[in-house]
Amino acid sequence: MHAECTLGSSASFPSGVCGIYAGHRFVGETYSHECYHAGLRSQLMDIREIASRAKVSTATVSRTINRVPTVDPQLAKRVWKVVDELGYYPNSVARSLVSGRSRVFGLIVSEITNPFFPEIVQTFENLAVQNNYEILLTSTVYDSKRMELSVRRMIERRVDGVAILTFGMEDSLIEHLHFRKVPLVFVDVGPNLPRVSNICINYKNGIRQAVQHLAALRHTRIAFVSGPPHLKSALARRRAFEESMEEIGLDPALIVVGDHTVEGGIRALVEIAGKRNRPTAVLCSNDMTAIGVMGEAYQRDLEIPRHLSVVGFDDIRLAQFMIPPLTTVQMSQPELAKIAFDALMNEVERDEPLRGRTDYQMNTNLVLRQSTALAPQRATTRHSKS
Amino acid sequence: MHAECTLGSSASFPSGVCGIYAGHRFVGETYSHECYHAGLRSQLMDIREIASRAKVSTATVSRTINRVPTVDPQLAKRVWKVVDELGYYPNSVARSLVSGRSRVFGLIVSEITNPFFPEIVQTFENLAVQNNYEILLTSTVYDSKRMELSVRRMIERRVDGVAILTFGMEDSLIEHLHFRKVPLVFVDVGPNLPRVSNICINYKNGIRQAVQHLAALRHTRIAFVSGPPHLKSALARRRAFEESMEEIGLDPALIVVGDHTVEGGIRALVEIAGKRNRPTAVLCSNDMTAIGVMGEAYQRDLEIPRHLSVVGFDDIRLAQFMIPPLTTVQMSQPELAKIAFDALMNEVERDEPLRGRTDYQMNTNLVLRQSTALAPQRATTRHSKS
DNA sequence: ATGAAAGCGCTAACAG
DNA sequence: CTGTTAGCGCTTTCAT
Repeated sequence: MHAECTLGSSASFPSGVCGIYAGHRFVGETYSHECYHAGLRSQLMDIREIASRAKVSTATVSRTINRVPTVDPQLAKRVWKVVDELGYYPNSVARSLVSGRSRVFGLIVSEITNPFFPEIVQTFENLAVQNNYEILLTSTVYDSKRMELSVRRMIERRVDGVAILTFGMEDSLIEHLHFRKVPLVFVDVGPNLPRVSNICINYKNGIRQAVQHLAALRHTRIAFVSGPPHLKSALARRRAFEESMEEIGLDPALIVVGDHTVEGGIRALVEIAGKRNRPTAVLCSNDMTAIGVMGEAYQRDLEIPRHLSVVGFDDIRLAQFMIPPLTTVQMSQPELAKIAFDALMNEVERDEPLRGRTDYQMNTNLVLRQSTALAPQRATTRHSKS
Repeated sequence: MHAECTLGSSASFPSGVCGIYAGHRFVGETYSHECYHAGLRSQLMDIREIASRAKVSTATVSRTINRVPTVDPQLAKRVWKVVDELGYYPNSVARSLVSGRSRVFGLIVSEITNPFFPEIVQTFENLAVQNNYEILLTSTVYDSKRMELSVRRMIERRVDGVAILTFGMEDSLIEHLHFRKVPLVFVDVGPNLPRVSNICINYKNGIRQAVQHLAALRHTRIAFVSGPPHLKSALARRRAFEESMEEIGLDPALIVVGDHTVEGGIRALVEIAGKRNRPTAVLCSNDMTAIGVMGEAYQRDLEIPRHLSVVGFDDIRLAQFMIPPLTTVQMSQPELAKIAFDALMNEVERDEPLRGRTDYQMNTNLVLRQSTALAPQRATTRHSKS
C-alpha cells in the first residue's frame, strides 16, 4: 500500500496523508527521547521524527532520501514507509543552508508583460523543474531602483546563478553579483569575466533575409523603425538592416527612431505615412513596434500588406495571430531560454572556473506570413491579396 | 562617506564593495578568535565577520540590521559602517530557517505564456517587492504531474502562502497544502476552510453589458463561444450569457463549445460562418478565443465589425492592439493579483485563523473598442466603418 | 542595552 | 553500513 516512494524521481504524493489529515494526531504522541522540544518544533514532521519512527538515525534518513546507494535496503524501506505515511517533505531551506547551494536561479527580465518574455520564462521554468531548480523571477521595469532591488534579492536569497535578460544593467550591479562569484549569463553584453556566459545573437542573418525578401517583392523604398538607441541589441539590428540594404545596393528610405513599444510603432507609422514618396515596406526592430505600425495603419485605412508591407522582429507568439499574421524575423525564445539555462547549469557544475567568458551563438531566421506582399505598382495595376 | 545604510528601507548598495572588489583581501586577514574555521566558512562575509569587525556580538548585529529600536545608536553606527564597507547582505536562507517564515509566496498558473497571466505575475511581483517577499512561480501546463510537482516544490520551499490561479487543481493537492497550514487563495473555487481565501468574480455584470451592447446595435442573432465545459469559470460565463439573453427576450443563436484557445476560436468561427442565417455577433468566453475568431474571419474575408461583431472576455493587454481593437469584458488582472496578494498577506499576519473561508469580490465591465458595430441590414444599406 | 548560547532542519565528517 | 556530532548563518531567549 505504501510501497511507492514519496521523494525522488517518482513524483507521486504520499498516500498516507489523507488519513493523517482526516484527524490522526501524530505530533508528540509517540515522540521519542530525541524530542526535547516538542512544543516548539515544527508542527509537522521533520527528519528526526522520521528517524525516530523508523528507528534509525537522522543520518540514515538523510542518506535514504538522498538515495545514497550504501544504505541497507531493509532500513531504506522502513524509512520510505514512514516518509510515505507521514507525507514528509524535506525542508529545502535547511538543505540550502547546509549545502550552500540554493538550487535557485535568478531570472531578471525588463518587464514580464513584455510578450517577448513569457515564452522564455516558461521554458526556463520547464528546465528548472527538470533539474530540480527553482526560478526567482524579478522584473526591473526600466527602473534603476528596481534593478538594484532585483540584484539585492538575488544575493540575499543566495541564488546559484542569474540570467540577465534585461537590457541595460548597470555595471556596478553586475560587479555585485560577480564579486560574490555568482554565475551570470547575458545576451549580447556579457563582460569577459570568469563565470560569465554570453549569448551572441546573429541578428544579421534574419535581417538580411527580411531585406532580401522585401527586395524580391520589388520593394525599393524600405523603412526601418529602430529600437531605443542606447540598447546594444537594437543598434545591432539597425546596423544589420543598413548593411543588408547596402549589400543589394538599396538606400534606406527612412529610419525612424522607435523604442520597442506599440506606441513607438504608432508614432513611427504616423511619420512613415506622412512622408511624400511613402515607403512601401517597413522593417521593425521588434514585433511590438510592428503591432503598433499595423494598428495605426488600420486606423488610417492603409491596408496591410496591400499598401504597405510590414516585417517584425522577435517572432513573439502573438505575431502569428495578428491580422494579417505578421511576417517576422524569429529569434527563438525557447532556444534562448535553453541556452541561458544550460549556460548556468554548466557553470554551476564546473569545478574550476574558466579564465574568461564563455560564448554561445544563436541564429535568427525570417518567418514568412501574410503581412508582406508585392510592392504596389505606381498607379497601374493594383495587387490585392486575392 | 559610508553614512548610508545598506539594508532596510534605503535600497542603496554599499559603496565599499568596489574597493573590496578591486583587490582588497578581507577574508582571514583580521579574522578574530571567533573565526575557527576560516577556510570552510563562506568566502564572503557573514554576521560573525561583521560582529568581530564592529567589535560587538552577533546578536547586536542582528538587532541592528533588523532595526530593533533598543540598540545603542553608537554601536548601530559602527555596525552599519562595517556592513556598508563590506557589502554584507544577510543570508535569507538562514533567516528563513530560524524564523520559520520563508517570505516567499507561491503563484501557480496554468501556463505562463497564456496572455492572461503576465499582467498578474507583474502585479504580484510588484507587491512582493514592496512587501519584501519573493514569488515562486510555477506553471502546471495542464499536466497533473506538473501540478503535483508544483505543490511539492511549494511545500519543500516552505512558502508562506499560495495563490492558485490554475483552474482545475485536484483536491488531494489542495489538501496537501492545507494540511500544512499554508494560506491559500483561489479564484471562484476556494473550499470553505480556514486559511483559504476565495475571489468571487461577478461574471454576470460584464456579460450582461456586452449582451445589451450588442442588442442595442440591433443584433438579434448572437452566438456564444464557450470555454472548456469542465471549467467552473467558463460555465459561469456561459450561464451569464444565457441569462442575459433571456432577460431581454433573445434566444442564443448558437452556442459553440470552445476551449479558451486561439485554435478553438478558429474552429468556432468555421462553425459560425457555415451556419445558414449566420449570427451577426459573437461573444467569446475569453479573448484568445476572440482572437482566433477574428483571425479566421480575416482569412475568409469576413470583415469585422462590418459583417460580424466580436466581443471577447478578460481584456488581456493585447486586446487593444488587435485589428480592429477588440471590444471585451474586462476582468482586471492587476486587481485580481492585488486581491490575491492581499488575501495572502492578511492570512499570514492573522494570529488566529478564521473558522472558514474568506471571500473577496471582483467585478467585470465591458470595454468598448472597435470590433462591434451596428448589425448589418439584411441586403439593404451596408454599414461600413467609415 | 548587550552578549553567550541554544537551536531552526538538515548534511557530512568521523567513528564505530 | 550506521550513528553521533558538529555545524550551515541567523534569531532569540536568558542572563548579565
